Amino acid sequence: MKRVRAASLNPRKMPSQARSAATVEVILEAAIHVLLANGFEKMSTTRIAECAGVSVGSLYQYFPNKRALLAALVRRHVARVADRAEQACAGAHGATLQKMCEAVINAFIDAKTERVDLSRALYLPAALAGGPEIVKAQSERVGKAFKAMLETAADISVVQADVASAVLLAAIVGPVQMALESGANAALIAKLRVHLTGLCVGYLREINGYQQ
Amino acid sequence: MKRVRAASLNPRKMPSQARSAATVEVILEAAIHVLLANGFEKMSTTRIAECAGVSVGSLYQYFPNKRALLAALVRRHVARVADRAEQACAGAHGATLQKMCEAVINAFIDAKTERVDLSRALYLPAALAGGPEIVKAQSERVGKAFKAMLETAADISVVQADVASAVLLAAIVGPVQMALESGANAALIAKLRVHLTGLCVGYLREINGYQQ
DNA sequence: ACCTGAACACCGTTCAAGT
DNA sequence: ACCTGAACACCGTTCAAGT
Repeated sequence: MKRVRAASLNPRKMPSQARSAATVEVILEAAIHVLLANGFEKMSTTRIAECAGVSVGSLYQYFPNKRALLAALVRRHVARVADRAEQACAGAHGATLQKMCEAVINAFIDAKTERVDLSRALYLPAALAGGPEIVKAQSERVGKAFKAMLETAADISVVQADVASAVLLAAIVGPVQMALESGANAALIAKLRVHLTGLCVGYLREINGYQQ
Repeated sequence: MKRVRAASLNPRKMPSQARSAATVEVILEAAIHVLLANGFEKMSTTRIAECAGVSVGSLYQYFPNKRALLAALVRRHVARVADRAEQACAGAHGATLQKMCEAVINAFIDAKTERVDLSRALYLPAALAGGPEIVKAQSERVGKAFKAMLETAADISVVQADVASAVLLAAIVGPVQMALESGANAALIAKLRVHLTGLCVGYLREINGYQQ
């Protein structure tokens, strides 16, 4: 069970803040390891601490409770996905609506499928650790980037861009999660890219009265 | 904590199957009561049994484990919502695409908002008790009804109706859940109805190349 | 000053003992 | 035949005792 980092190579002394950050990192990695290896039911704080090579007491020095630990795990993952989506938005300024939607959808699906096992395994931790709030926080960030992108669209001027991006982001998560749960094979993912792009494009055109 | 049914009015004798069904019902109602009153964290099997007026041992005669109990709770709720959506599909045969989407979206939102507190409270139990599978099972049922409805549309002939309905159903859940979490005030719900209808109509037109 | 891990309260589940 | 609830293993969390 132990999966302690080789300690001998670490600097003998370290600023305590950096040491803390390193320990937090070790604990989070251990948590992921336990989650993937033993499943959520067996993911106890004791086991995580053991796997990280620290005592339970120490673990509770870095995280006030288990929920906080799970939340940190989920936040990291969601933030990574949100980063990619944000970059995609930034990169598609000035493009057509179709290209914009393709870019964002593809970035999102790519980020999610890059670590399918983790994306799937984090489903329960996310639910337990207030996932909706975490997702909401990151969604707002992506929502802004999405809105800013839409406003530069070459072939459409989107009204209600903020509501629209919030609805779209919430709508996209479900189908992607569904695909991940049911195996995430290449054919399914390819079809999903097309359909979710269609969902975005169609919706945005619809609420704008389909201006040419 | 006890919330035992008044037993004196019940028939002295009852066919054992019916008695079982009644006990299951009492336990499920108790579970809902505990969930709403004490929250998910405090929703222990002991407390549920106590509230239902049976022993823990008895509870485990009716449900093999806690997950199964939660699953039964979630299944009942999801089935109720699915019923409404199915009826809406049946009632909108032959209508325009716009009317169809309106009918289904409204039925879904109505069913969910009718018991906002329960819909919100069941979020965690659903996650823990294999919600995705339960939802998937019911979605397939609604998906068929949705597909059958679409094929009678007056103003469009939808291609890939089965994929489309699966994507749409998965897409709708997210935004609705989001609205429920953030208070579900009337103005927000009204806006949601319009936008989700737009999402359905726009998507279905888009993947059909917007045939007039 | 910081870490440790036995101890505590409580959980899900079982099963010997009752009726 | 069926119900009961003490007992068991394990969980999240704490804090007196160590270094």
